[in-house]
Amino acid sequence: MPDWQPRRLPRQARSRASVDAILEGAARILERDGYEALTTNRIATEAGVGIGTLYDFFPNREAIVLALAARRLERLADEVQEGLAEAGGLAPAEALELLLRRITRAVAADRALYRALLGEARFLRERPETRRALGAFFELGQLASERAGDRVALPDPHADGWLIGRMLAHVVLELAWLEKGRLSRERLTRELVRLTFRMIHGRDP
Amino acid sequence: MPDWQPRRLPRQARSRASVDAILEGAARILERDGYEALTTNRIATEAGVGIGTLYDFFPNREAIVLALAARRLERLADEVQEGLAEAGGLAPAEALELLLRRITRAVAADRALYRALLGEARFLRERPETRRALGAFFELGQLASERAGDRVALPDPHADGWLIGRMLAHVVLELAWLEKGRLSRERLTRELVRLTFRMIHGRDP
Amino acid sequence: MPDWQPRRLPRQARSRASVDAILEGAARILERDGYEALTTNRIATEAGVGIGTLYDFFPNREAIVLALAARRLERLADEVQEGLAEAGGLAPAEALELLLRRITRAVAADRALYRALLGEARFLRERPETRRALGAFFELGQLASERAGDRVALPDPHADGWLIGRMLAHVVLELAWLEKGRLSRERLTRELVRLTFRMIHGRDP
Amino acid sequence: MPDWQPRRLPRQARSRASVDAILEGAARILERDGYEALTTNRIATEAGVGIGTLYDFFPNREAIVLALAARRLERLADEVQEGLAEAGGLAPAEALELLLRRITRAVAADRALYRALLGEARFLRERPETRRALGAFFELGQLASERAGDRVALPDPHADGWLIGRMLAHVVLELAWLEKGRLSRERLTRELVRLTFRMIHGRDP
DNA sequence: GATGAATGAGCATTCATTCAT
DNA sequence: CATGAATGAATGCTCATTCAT
Repeated sequence: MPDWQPRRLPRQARSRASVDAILEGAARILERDGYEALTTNRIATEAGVGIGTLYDFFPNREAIVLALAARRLERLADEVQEGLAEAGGLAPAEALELLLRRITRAVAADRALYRALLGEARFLRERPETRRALGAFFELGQLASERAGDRVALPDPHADGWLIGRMLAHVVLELAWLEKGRLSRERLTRELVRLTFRMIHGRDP
Repeated sequence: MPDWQPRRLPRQARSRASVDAILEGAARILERDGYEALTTNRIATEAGVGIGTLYDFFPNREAIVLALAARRLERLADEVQEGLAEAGGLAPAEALELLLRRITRAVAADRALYRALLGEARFLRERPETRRALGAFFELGQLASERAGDRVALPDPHADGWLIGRMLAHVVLELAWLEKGRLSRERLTRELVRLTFRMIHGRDP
Repeated sequence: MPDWQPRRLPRQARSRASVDAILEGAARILERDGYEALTTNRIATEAGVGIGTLYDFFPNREAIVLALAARRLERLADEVQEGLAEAGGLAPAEALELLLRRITRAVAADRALYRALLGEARFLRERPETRRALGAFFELGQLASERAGDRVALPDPHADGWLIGRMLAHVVLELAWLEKGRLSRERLTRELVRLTFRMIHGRDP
Repeated sequence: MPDWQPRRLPRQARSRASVDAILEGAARILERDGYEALTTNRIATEAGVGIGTLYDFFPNREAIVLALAARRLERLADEVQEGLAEAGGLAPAEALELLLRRITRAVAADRALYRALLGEARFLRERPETRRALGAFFELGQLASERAGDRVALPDPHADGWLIGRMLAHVVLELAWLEKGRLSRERLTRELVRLTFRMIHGRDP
């Protein structure tokens, strides 16, 4: 199994700066030109470090993508956590709306990056870290359902949770990717909340 | 902008055979070894034609992938059409189930291909042809909704149709990709029908 | 196990010319600058072919060295064969001298090449083809011994044959490598014959 | 011409310890993984010193190999010296056997090292130090010959000494490298003594 | 219509060496 | 005296594409 761990842990300030420069350089390339353009030499140039330095910290190209994805997904997870805390006392529908809005906004801020990262780097989608991060959506569905304390329980919570989670994950990414068009993100998010509520409760809020 | 149109229209039987061989060879490679393995030389070898012949019909590698995707998506569209005809007299829920089953089955038959095609070939997802084909799901949602002749109309049919379509498209692909696991395709499809019905009608069937 | 077989067999005249150019280019570099300088790109340049062409015929750098060595060792083996035939009716000492002279001359003609090939390309020495070719010297010793039809048989023919073969192989390479100096190749070859005869027969010719 | 002298003479105890660590680290790597694995960074790591320290004492990689070889060959020379002293009163054949055994044993103790050092580091074989050390074998032959005080003098002592020395040097290395096989080192050494005696005296002991 | 030998820009990666600390 | 982060020239190799036959 190839080694995808970072090679050297950046302890000193100088090192941390290099790692940062590399990851942010990679992010810029992904955002600007997509996954195909992400070559190691270009990352080094963009980051303003020598190609050797890059290999001091990462054992191969994949490791860089992985580390970048980890960073961004962590940021996303934080956003969700904050949202959950904030949604504490709200009614189900409002809580759901709050969360979806937060997530959509967070993804939209890095839209080009997510598109490249999740849309093209196939190996990423197969890494446990990524699956876990996307799995947050799954729990999201379940959580909302539980919170609801609803009579009309979902008949098959496991299967339904999986389906709702997957659908939300994908559609939120699509929402974030959406170019400005006839359908405003605003409007779609509002309707998505309604549809999700319908899936969970079998009725309108 | 690069030329992505087929180069020469295959009029004669011999030509058509070559084009066929190329596309089906490409499909076999995708299914067996994924998008990364799809090199032009390998396609030519697999198809049993010279690499030069390949470039007689297609201006570049992308054009081949595009043509293959078009073929398969067309086949999928046919499946949907047939399904719609067949679903003519059925009750809304049953009609929906019939359609989703048909589509899932069709995608599953070519799962490795769809995975490679839609999961990895970025440029494909941005081609109008592909978007249109995936848009079928959008119409699917709308259609079902209209057919239902339901009182509880969707409040924002355009936005709701878009959302439902996207969610169905993605989740059906995921369903088709699903390895055998705890959640059977059977069970998930059943629940997906319920969730979709809930989204459209705001109630259980 | 890596593939060290030629990739494509050169059938057409053009191909054969390319393979020839590559091998002779590699030989020139080895002779001029040694094994370290033998990079794939330099071989291609020296041979006047594109780097891609080189990889059309050989799967990797080692395969080129191997093929070159095979060519040269084959030539050497031919020389030995001819020598053996020619030595048919001669007395043992004269036969031995004839052979050693032939071999020394043949190796000397490609001295720089042999030096690089056998002295530096470690993996070569471990290939069965090479071991077999060098083993010719082993048989040479044994053969001479048998031909002698001598009373004073070697007490441990197997061990003695091995030792004599190894010693001859190495010292003939050294002879061929020898710069012009106080000890002429002529004179050393003459004495080598005497020493070898002594080893085999325990007496002077 | 590049500088192959040590950079700084280690005068203080601390320095000497570093130089020692570097050379013995290099030896361990050669024994364990061969010449290709001997990179400067690995040597530093294995020696437990910083890469900078390594370059404080040696101007380049070659210098390290050279210094290591010098150390080991010196050790070998000592072994020969001791042997010569010890062989003082013995009969020629026994003296020769004693020496060859000593040398073979000494080389065998560091076989992996000698294999890497002499078999792969081309530049080493061209250094005067190395040639001189290997030349010991040359003197060995001459010495034995002189000691023998034999009637049947070698007709061309200079040439014969050179040849015998070269042959012994190479075959002893081969003997030391020999994997356990059908031909035991024991047996081969015994026969080598006989063959050498034959070369020198033209008769069996 | 068809072929396949040939091309070379470009890729991921290594490693001897320097130099600011 | 010692360090190790940083460097970048150089390597082996791939693959989309061309063009003479």
